[in-house]
This record gives sequence, structure tokens and C-alpha cells, in this order.
Amino acid sequence: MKIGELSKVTGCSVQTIRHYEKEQLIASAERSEGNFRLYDEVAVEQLLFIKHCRSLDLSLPEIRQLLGLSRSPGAQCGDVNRMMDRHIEQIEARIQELTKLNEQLRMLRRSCSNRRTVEQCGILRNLSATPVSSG
Amino acid sequence: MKIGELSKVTGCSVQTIRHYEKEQLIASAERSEGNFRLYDEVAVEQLLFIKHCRSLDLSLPEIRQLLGLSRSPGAQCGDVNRMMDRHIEQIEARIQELTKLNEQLRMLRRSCSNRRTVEQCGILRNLSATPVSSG
DNA sequence: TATAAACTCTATAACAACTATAGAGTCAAT
DNA sequence: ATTGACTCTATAGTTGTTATAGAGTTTATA
Repeated sequence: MKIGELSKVTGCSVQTIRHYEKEQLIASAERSEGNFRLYDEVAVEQLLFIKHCRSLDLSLPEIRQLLGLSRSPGAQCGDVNRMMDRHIEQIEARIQELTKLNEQLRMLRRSCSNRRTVEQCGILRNLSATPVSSG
Repeated sequence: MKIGELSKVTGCSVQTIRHYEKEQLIASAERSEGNFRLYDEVAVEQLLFIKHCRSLDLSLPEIRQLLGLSRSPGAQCGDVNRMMDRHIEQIEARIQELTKLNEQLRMLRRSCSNRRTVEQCGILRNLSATPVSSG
């Protein structure tokens, strides 16, 4: 199948597929006489794997590493697990950050309730002061 | 003061300050005879305002808009409030996304507990299947 | 058979908000 | 005069796509 069909089947855009090839996440496809990329079912599987990893926010280098590990079947799972653990840590750290941010934003938002002119706007006043604290 | 001192005082890097100037977040600085940028206290205030906004994850266009509003003191606060509300919504949506992601990752992580070879690794097996569900 | 439509190719730029670099100029001190 | 610290502009890199231009290929139709 050509790249357009692969795109439809997997839900990855054509440019994205070419991008993954350039980034070495998938092997360089064979070419037709007219220099079109040709794919088979294996490519579909690989792309779905990658897509699934991306939906979990794994980076392309992380995915490349996973693909490498899955190609060396004798290897232990330790590396896979370590990567997942690190990734989970990152996500949780980000959630914490955003949660704190959200509290600050809500506090800030409470400092102004419309119908004032910008001159007296509590939000702008609070943004000018360095620490976020309003009352 | 020159850009290096402004950088120290505000904690913004020299490149970032120049970047903000190019992006029209701060006015083009006056120049010395030798073409060095020269700043005063007003610039310090503005940069701290911007830095504070950035710490709240406001985008540069959003900050530019806020700065514009704060310069037209007759304007109503409505716009400021709408921007904050939209921003809060975005942050909360992102927190939801990440929380869901985190659950999926933890579930996936539970599917492999070291000491297996990659061939039997539950993580890799689950990543190959399209929906995330493991048991 | 000519031609148009739909597809593919490569290479490049855009996105956001910086960070890093190269190569040149300025300034103060020795 | 020269060193060192600073500054200048312009450009490329970061991440994972998406969008574009300009050219070539294949398929369907007139």
C-alpha cells in the first residue's frame, strides 16, 4: 500500500509518517518504480504502536528506545520499566505544577469582578506585585 | 543601566529581554552612543510584570494584550477577566488530560514487574494492542 | 491520446518561547 | 596596546508536527 492508504488505516497524517521515517522510528520504506513509498501490514502495526505511545505522551526518542528494546528480545524489562517510571514521575510533577498554578490563577481571578475600569483592576494590580497573594 | 544589569535585577536572561523587545512586549530601548540598550526602573517593573505573567503560563500574545489594556486606563476589566477565565479553563482541561494519562500509565506499568525478558514484557505487549486496557 | 484529478516526492518554513552560537563591535582597566 | 567583560546582530536549534511550494507519477475520463 502507498503512504496515503497507510495514513488512512493508521490515522497518522502522511507528513507524520514521513517524519517518523526521517527520525528513524520506522525503517525506510521500499520504493515503487515511480519512487513512491510502499508499505505492508508490519508498517501498520509499527505505526499503531507509535501512535499508542504518543497518546501516552512518550517522546519520539523514548519510543525509539522502546522499539529498540522490543527488537532485542533477550533483554530484560528493567529498561522499559525505568523509562515508564521516569515518565510517570514527569507527568505527576507536571500535574502538581498545574494544580498549584490553577490555585494562583483562581485567587487572582477573584481579585477583580468586572465593571471596574482597568485602573482599579485587581488582576492587573496583583500582576504588578511580584508575589501572587491577594486578599 | 545596560542589559546585563537589567538581566541580573529581573532574573530574565539577556536573550530573553532582547526577544521581548523584538516581540513588542517592551518598548525598544534607547541606545547609548556605542549602540548599547539603556534601561531605567520602568523597564524593571515591566519585565517583572511579564515574568510574573509567564510564571502563570500566560502566553506572550496574552501578555501583550494585558499590557495594552493596562495602558488604556478607561477600558473595562471585562477583557482581562475573560482572558483569565479562558486561561483557567485551559489549565484545568490540561490537568484532566494529564490525570487520565497518568491512570493509563500506571495501569500499563503494573502489567510488568521486572525480571522478565522483553519478549514477555506486559508493557510492550499492551502498547502493541490499540486500546489501553490491561489485567 | 490528451488531459485533468488525485496522489506522491523533496525541501523548507511555521508554530512557542526561548537558548545557544558565531562573528563583530564597545568599553574599562592594565 | 591589549586583554577581558560586555554588548551587538543574525542565525540555528529545541519538539512534534502541520503547511506550503514546485515538481513528478499514476489513474480516470473525454
